Amino acid sequence: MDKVKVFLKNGEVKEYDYGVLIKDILPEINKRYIKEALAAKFNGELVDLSKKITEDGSLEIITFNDEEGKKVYLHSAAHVMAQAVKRLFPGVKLGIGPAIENGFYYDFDFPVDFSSDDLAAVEDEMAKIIKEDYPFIRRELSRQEALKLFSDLGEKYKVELIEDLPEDAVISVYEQGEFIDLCAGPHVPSTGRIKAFKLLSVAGAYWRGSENNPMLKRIYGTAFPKKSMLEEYLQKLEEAKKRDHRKLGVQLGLFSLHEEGPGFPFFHSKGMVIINELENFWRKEHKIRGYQEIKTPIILNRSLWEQSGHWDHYKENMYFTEIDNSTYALKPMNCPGAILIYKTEQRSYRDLPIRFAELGLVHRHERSGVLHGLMRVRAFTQDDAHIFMLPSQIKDEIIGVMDLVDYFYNIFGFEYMVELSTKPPKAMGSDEIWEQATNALKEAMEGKNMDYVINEGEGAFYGPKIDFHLKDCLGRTWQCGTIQLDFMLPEKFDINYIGPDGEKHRPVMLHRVIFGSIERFVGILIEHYGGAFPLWLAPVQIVILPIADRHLDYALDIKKMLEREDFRVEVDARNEKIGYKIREAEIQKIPYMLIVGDAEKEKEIVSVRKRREGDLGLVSLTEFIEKIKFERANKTVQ
RNA sequence: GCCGACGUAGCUCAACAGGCAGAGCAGCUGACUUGUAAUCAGCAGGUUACCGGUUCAAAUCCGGUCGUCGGCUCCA
Repeated sequence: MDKVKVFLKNGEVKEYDYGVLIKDILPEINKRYIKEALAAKFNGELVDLSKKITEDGSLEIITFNDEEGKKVYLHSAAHVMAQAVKRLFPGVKLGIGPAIENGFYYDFDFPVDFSSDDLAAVEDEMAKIIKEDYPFIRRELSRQEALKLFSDLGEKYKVELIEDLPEDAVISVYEQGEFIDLCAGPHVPSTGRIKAFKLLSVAGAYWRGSENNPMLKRIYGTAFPKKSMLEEYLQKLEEAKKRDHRKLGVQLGLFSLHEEGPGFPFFHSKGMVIINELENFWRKEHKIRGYQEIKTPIILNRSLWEQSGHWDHYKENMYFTEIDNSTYALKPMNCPGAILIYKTEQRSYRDLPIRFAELGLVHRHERSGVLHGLMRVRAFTQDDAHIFMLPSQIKDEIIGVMDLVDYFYNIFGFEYMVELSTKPPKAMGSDEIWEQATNALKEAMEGKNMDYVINEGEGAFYGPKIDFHLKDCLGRTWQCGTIQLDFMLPEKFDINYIGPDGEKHRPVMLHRVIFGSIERFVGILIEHYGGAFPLWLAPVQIVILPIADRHLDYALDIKKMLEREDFRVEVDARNEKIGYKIREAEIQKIPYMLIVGDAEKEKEIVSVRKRREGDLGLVSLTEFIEKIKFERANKTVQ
């Protein structure tokens, strides 16, 4: 009989009979794989453990510890859920059911109403299926067979999927007990391998992500090979929710949201401290980098929006008002205003690049279901800038902005993801001009060796863009910074500069934000720091806690001295025990507490307590001030 | 906008299956003069989101509106 050579990951080469099953050689590789192996990678291709080896090749065993193994596991759990749902709801039609980060979902078209109350029943049925321990059996079918199978089953969405598969695609189905599903695989060996799982939520989701398609019901869940891992994950979710900016924002008195203004946040004085610090920093850094600050009106005439293209492309997101019988709009973007300023003077090529920066308040009518605390609102301040430049300056200007984003985000200790979005279906301008702009962005990123993903067709209607995304407490990402090239608006507004040849030329325009929206950025910051802001941003930087009434004068003296150094200081003069005051200050996440009693007053020193760290001991006030001035100036993040 | 859930005091949450809406924290008043995460006592606080319906009786059941939460779509 023929033999096959198998190259293992540890460098060993083994020989087996032709057609040996991967699962049968697991014990020889490592005994722990008998229990832990979920799938395998043969010659780089993910396969089932039940696969026969019919050629020489490299073999790698996949477990839950591998990212791919985790996906196989979660996806298998999704199949178990689908089987349970089909048992409980005859006539349900299957959509798709992939693994996602930390879980899985499956989309269903239910013949009856389905609500989150029904999840428990599905979970119970899943438990049965797991106990029944059906093997996952793979079968490969021809296109005709597959089409017949799924149309006989009434699975119209699966039929649609098969029809859209490329000509040469291998079509496979997986069976477990009475359940059969179109699936590329691989899967874990049997349903019994799913040990700990939980269904988390049910949500609507359009079939294939399009509003024009029917809405299916999506059930989200997660699964782990150990109960303790599931519990740990759920615990972590709970912990993360405590960092939610909507919760912390109220607790710390930073902002509030009211029914009277959905999507229009109210900032309290402590929230304004953070905003003002961010803006002060922003102004300083932009001045250094050659930006000129401008301010343009919030309400502008309809004719401007017609000229800019917003009237045609953005109207459903805009608010309108009437002044003296003519229509005006609340600006959804700052660009047309900046262009009007550009046009107030004859510009020379020697003036370019011109960098107009504007903290501009924009209003956008967002659909009611998308509002989300400070992250998604209907009025927000963009830390905008519009750069007018020569075509030859494009690359350097893009790099300049990318450096600025990197400089800013590093100060806050953010890790960020970069995405490039290309021409959308509803766009202004020719394909050529889009390609030119898109390539400019690509070149700049590649020049900086930046990792990025491409979002086809996700660009703004006037140009392609680079987006910078940051994560919130639950790992959801939000677009913050963005760089958008624009060849359209200069055209529409017929802006120009005089070149060395004495002729008029068209400048290129670039829109960009660093924070993105100040509101969103504050939301991200709250979650990133869990409310414990670094000293330079903390609304109250120091609280002085006198032990008893007789120490109040001394506390007020210290307050004055710190205020002279421009620190934000409060004295907790309440008639309470020191432990109580400390607790309050800790909950308010105030960076420094100064405790003053008889000893401190007598020697003119302070007892320093640091947020979350505790007692730092006694120091002189001058020493303390030096230390915190340094910390503030360096924007130290703990 | 769509799917699902939710909305009770400033906050966190109770109130079996329709039968007088309750607690802790916060607030106010008083006592205590306090040493590194909650001192004690008292007082006050509500048109149960809003509108309508069913009922002898609605926080509770039904319908609608608004808002919020988790998603989808859309986006900074």
